[in-house]
Amino acid sequence: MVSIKDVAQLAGVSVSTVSRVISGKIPVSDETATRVREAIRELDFHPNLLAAGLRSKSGNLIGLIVPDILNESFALISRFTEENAEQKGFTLIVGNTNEDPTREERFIRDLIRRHVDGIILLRVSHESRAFEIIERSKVPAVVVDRTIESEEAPSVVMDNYRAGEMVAEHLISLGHTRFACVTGPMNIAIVRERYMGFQETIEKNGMALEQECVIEGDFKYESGIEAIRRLVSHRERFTCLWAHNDLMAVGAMNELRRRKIPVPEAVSVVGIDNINIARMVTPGLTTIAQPFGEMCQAAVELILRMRDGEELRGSSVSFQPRLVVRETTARPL
Amino acid sequence: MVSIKDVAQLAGVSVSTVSRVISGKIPVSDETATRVREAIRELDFHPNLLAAGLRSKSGNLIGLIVPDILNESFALISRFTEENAEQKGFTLIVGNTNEDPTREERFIRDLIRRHVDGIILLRVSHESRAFEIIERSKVPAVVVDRTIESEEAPSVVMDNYRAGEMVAEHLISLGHTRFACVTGPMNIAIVRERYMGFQETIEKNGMALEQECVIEGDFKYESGIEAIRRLVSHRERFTCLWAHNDLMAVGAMNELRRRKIPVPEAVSVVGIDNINIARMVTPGLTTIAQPFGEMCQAAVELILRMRDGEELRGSSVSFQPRLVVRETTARPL
DNA sequence: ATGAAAGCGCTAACAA
DNA sequence: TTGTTAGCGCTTTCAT
Repeated sequence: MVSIKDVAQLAGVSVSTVSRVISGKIPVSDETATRVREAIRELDFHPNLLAAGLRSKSGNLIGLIVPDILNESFALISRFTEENAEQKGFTLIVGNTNEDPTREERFIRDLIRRHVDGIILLRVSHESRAFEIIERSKVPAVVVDRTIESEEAPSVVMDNYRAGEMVAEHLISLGHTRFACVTGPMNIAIVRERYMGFQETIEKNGMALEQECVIEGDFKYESGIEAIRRLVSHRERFTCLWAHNDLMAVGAMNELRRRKIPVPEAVSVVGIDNINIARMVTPGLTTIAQPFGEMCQAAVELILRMRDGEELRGSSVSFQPRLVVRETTARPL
Repeated sequence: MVSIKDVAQLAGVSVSTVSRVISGKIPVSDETATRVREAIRELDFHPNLLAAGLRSKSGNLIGLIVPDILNESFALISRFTEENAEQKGFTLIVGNTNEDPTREERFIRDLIRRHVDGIILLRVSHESRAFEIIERSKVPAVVVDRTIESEEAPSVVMDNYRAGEMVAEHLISLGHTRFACVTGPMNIAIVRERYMGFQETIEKNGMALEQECVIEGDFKYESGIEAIRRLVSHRERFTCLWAHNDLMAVGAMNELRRRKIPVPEAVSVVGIDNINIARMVTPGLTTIAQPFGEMCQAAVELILRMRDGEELRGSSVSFQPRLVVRETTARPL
């Protein structure tokens, strides 16, 4: 392995000069800089990141903790985050916890042991011990897709209340009067916000979201199926349904079809996420798209600002949802 | 940050003794070992991985290079690989290239600069410069999901010829005689093998796979749609179709439905991959499942064996496909 | 079985 | 602007 010493020797300078040329932050005469760069090129030198990180206390690393990489939304977020991190010169390590707190802790500890420059946490639960560990290490942390309810870290979210509003407005504008909803787990703040936006908009328009028509799901495909089973077997009357993600929406659609209840003729269905499946099912699913690209960019920028000493805890960046109308929503019969 | 020095001091031993206790590979008296472990626990000490890696030349790291993390199969592979790596005490870094050779090179280089212990490459193209770089660095490398055609690295694959055979056998056993196929890009070896297994089995049974009924796709959803458009507009006659992945199979199903051609009554459809969408579409997609869990385990084990000095280039580990019968295959009318 | 000491490859403080 | 030097926190000889 060629080291900075070899470069210094070939260029006829000291190792610190080479280091200065590489970092670009300390003035070096044009002439020597050129000679050094020449030597770097010639030897195909790439600085050892372990040595650099050990000394500078920066691993050139950003960590992303996700609950489930098989979830397409999280895969998308990890892709966007990586692209933003790389653009700023950082490598991204993605830790897939599978919702296991032990794994979560292990990942965070591993990152700290590699001198990570910042950690982005995706939708961590409020029971998570993550912040205790992070706090002690003084590593900057940002939470994405979880509404801030504490002073632990700055957060980046979509305006989930507004998403609920938009769905309700869309359905109301089509003439619907009987609403149903499959929510995510109600102990998650963003779920409650989605629900509130939906419900309050319906009420603001002089109608009601009947409690019997609200089913708590778990974001999984099967829970969309189960929701329809319960709604239908209880003979609830509804002409439209909002599921708190696309997976449950597709589950609901399939169960409706199985029961010969046509979508959207008898029941309109709306999801949220705009994953690929949404355009692959027939009819195409009307849904809410989250601006993940901007959210990930914001998250990386927050990390970097914190690293530079800014105190950002308690702050929160919010982005607007976007309604994607496809074929599962129509006027009620 | 607490360091090995603090532990040594508290336990009343030298740093080398602490290091020995941690590694567990060098004999230490039970008594001192206990004292050291006590101190480690008390101080909540976690060794700095940059320092350890710099000295020992092992970053405790395995790298995985994937073409597209949004592809559910690759997300699954990254999850399995991570689980196997962690079980062996390694952290996994996933590099998502988006099929961009520049990004691929950047990731590999970054891994090497972190003293990576091995690199697993997923379905790299034969034009890739990856191996040149890896070769020079002497880092163990394994290729997954690409048939070996060179002596660059050992490979782990599913038996793709057998997959083609299994699909053909299934369709033939149902009584089909007119076959169609949407392949992946023919410059990929595994695609040609799938095709050969399919075609030769059909011929072995006294029938033919007409060239007009074979469409080259690109593994994307849209290319399944396009394949049906071409087959139907050319008035090809076929009662069943095999797509070289589930995404194209679903695209084909949707286009068939749009044209009022019932699946499986008029046309049976088979995919390959067994991604989640396969069970979410209606009717459920019959497909081939790849044993990703075992494949990832094999890949990690190969990496570790190479690291321990075994020469494995040219070798190849192969796994058997599994047919998952759902509702898109039936007897022809 | 244990300790002392060198050194992995870099950065940063200090000197010139 | 440049060079010299210390040292980041570990592992690994080499002694004992």
